[in-house]
Amino acid sequence: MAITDTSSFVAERPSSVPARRRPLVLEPLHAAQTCATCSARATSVCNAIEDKDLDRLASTAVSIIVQPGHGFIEEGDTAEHFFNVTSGTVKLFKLLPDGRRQITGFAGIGHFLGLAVSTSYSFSAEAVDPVRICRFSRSKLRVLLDDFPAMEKRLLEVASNELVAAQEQMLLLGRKTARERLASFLMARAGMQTHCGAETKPALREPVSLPMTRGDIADYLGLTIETVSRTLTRLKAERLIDVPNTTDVMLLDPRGLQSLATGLD
Amino acid sequence: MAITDTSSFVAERPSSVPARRRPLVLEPLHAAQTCATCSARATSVCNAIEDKDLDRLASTAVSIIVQPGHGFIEEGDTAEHFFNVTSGTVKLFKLLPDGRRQITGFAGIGHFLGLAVSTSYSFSAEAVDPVRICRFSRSKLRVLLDDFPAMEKRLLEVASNELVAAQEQMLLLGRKTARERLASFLMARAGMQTHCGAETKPALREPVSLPMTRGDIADYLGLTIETVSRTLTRLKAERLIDVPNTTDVMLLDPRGLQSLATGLD
DNA sequence: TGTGCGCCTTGACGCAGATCAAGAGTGCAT
DNA sequence: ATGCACTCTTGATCTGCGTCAAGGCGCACA
Repeated sequence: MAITDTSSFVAERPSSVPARRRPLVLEPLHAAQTCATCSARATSVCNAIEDKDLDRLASTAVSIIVQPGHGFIEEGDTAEHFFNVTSGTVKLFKLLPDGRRQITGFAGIGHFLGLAVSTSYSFSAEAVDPVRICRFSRSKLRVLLDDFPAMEKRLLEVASNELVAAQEQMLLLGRKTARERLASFLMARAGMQTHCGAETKPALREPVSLPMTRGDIADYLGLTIETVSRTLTRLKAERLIDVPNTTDVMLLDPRGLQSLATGLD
Repeated sequence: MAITDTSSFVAERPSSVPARRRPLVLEPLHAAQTCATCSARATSVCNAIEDKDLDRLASTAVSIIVQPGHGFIEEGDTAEHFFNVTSGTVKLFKLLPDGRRQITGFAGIGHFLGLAVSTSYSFSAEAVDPVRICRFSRSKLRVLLDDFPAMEKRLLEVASNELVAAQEQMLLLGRKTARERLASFLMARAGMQTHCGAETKPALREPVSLPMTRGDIADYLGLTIETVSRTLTRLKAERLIDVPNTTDVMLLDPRGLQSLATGLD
């Protein structure tokens, strides 16, 4: 039940060039915490494990906090752990040698990371805002999976869903215009918030929250910072959205945004 | 052992606008054929099933031939089947309402299709050249999976690998130049041929085979036909490749292509 | 209450790749 | 062998987005 495996951590450098050296180190959490009370359980793969077996799951997990701008998965490193995001937002990305970056996804609460068959990670991961993650050793989880085939099934479901999302993103990156990309992004975020978030209300007068920077959005959508910024101001001028501040966007015309996102117009 | 489930088929229209109405219909194969002799077994998920259990697998499968330009999965249709490519090449794609197309992948021998949790397909599939596929009913396969957890594990492996490939493709679509995209494509094709094909030889004086059209390549790489063509002639002029004919490419300088593909230069 | 540092926005300009247009193979059917 | 249909190549021109540059805003820290 108690958290074990409190092995030491190496501090990761923020990916943004040698800058922003915030609090700096990952902090293993020793506080008493169980999978039973985990805020992410409802939406994560862990919901495949029944209550009575949760102790075994908890005994393989370590809870960790990562500060904004700090990475905890480095592409190419040997993959020794799986991760489960329990709060906050993580950006997943790949880099080219000259620094060009593609963010392949933003992982929020309940997201499972590290699903590679390979022995090394195929992407890097970095906290967007203060993030709490749950870490499993690969070898331990593999044993656990043999005992809980339901969890393996859940993992296949998760992987399949991510594959669908990845294909949608390929369509966006390969064939959509900048406006369509932004509209798609905003609508996807809105959908995510209503489905996974605390909110389950129908009408969303709630703003869409964008914890990541314009640079992150640009690298996710295959654009530049400037184009993201210009496109947002244009969507605002067209009364499709309002941008009260950098991190919030109100969807004034969801219908219009949706048809933009799907390539109509 | 014999093939069952020879239910009737609806002819699919080629996705290229109302043109090219070749032989037209899918042909269920009634010929005696077993999973044991399947040419794709070595590379497909089916290798998770032991010889003694192959009869059960075969009894849920139907072998089908699809002619070039004909589709057998339509995005949005209810997903009743899984497919396994046993020969030929299939293109997987998504469309925008105005006809813009993104090919999300080319599936060759051993590839497994239809891994969606959803009740409907999230992409369309169409034969590039004459294709032989093996069809499973979803419901039957699900039952079978419960009896063969090894196959479920293989599926998770496959899905994970595809996820890695999808992320690599996002990097390509979002951040690489036209030359880098073509170089990446050619190197990936070459690697695929040596790994999955009959060839296992070290040096590849063998040409890279491109069964798909320039239009398909363009829609896969997020470019236009013209840019694909121009870029290939430029790579040829730079002595990186030779293009003896439309469907073959010789890699004259694999090293150079590789560094181009990875963004060096 | 400054002032320094990220981050964001906005403008001017440039370019990679798209679009438009015109042939040049190539293969099949008659 | 002729014509048609299709794909591919090549050239000329256009343009959406990238690049370069300047300035504003908010926030942390002195």
